[in-house]
Amino acid sequence: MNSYAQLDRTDFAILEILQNNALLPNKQVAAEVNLSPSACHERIKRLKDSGILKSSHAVVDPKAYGVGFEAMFFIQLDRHEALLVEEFMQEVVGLPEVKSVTLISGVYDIIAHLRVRDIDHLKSLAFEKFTKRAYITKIESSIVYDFKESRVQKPL
Amino acid sequence: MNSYAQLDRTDFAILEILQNNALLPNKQVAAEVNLSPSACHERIKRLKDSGILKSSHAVVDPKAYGVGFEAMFFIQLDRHEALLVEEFMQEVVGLPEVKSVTLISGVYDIIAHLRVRDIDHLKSLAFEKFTKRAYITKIESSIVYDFKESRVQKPL
DNA sequence: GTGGTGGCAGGAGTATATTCGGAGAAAATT
DNA sequence: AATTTTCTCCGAATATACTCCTGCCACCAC
Repeated sequence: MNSYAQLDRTDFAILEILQNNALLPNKQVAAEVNLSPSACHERIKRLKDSGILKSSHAVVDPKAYGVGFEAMFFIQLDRHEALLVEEFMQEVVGLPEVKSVTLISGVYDIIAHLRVRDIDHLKSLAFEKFTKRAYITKIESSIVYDFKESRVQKPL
Repeated sequence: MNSYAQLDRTDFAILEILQNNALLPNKQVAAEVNLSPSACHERIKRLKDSGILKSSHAVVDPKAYGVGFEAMFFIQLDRHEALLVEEFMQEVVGLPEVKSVTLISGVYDIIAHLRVRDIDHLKSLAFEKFTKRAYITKIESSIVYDFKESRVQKPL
């Protein structure tokens, strides 16, 4: 619940380790931060209970799912009602091709990051799942040549 | 190494479970896909060895790191030499504020997804870490109002 | 049929995770 | 300064999971 308990150097070290490798045995985590396994376990449990450690996810090779390349849609809407936008985003992020949806300020309203098999797939996605919606006024597509992601949050 | 061994329904079920929760004990995964723990363990090992299951990462609450909001930079470069771009992306994704960098086709060349403390932080990031570079001709900033991400790859 | 292969279940042994109680240090209170 | 409270740690005991091995069955090729 409350994310604002003060974290010390050891907590941040644990968080960094688990962001890099969620499967590292507690015993080894403990060794890396110079704690006994039980003390380390208590800290991790506390971090989970307080909501700071939210979840852990395995990453798979998209190729195993037939993903050929990634793309982005830059979308403009004609209305900006909060409810409509929220519903649209939730719906879209549920599509198997959608990796993320971002609502932003500026010329474009929404950016969708996509994973598709091929060009035909991208085309049908654009026309059948997106353009169809009345409140979308414009979609621009871009091909993703490269995507680098940092999976660990470092202190700012 | 080779990601192209054919996966059956059970493999995909395992992958989906672990993408949703990398920490689920093997025993429970096995129960969910109707396998014995040993058989399930063998499959997971095979998926790891073949490179399909790449890694697992814990997700933390950015607030614990003092993140106030997210933003995006839309960046234009004056040159597009592969080496320069690659170096730039690697350098940038190493910054603690950068969540991802995307190289795309279209008007903008690169999109950087950022996490910052506040406006001053965003400003100094833009001017000191980005604009300084000679080969960057233009940066547009957008504020991220909402970001939804799917952490499980579903069959296309 | 026969031999070979691959995936599965089950069990034994080992390693790890989890829980609990108590010790010790630091901070707060009197 | 002494006492109380709080907090975090460690170590031992228990529970649980992992790992490896064996044998079984089904499928395929010959």
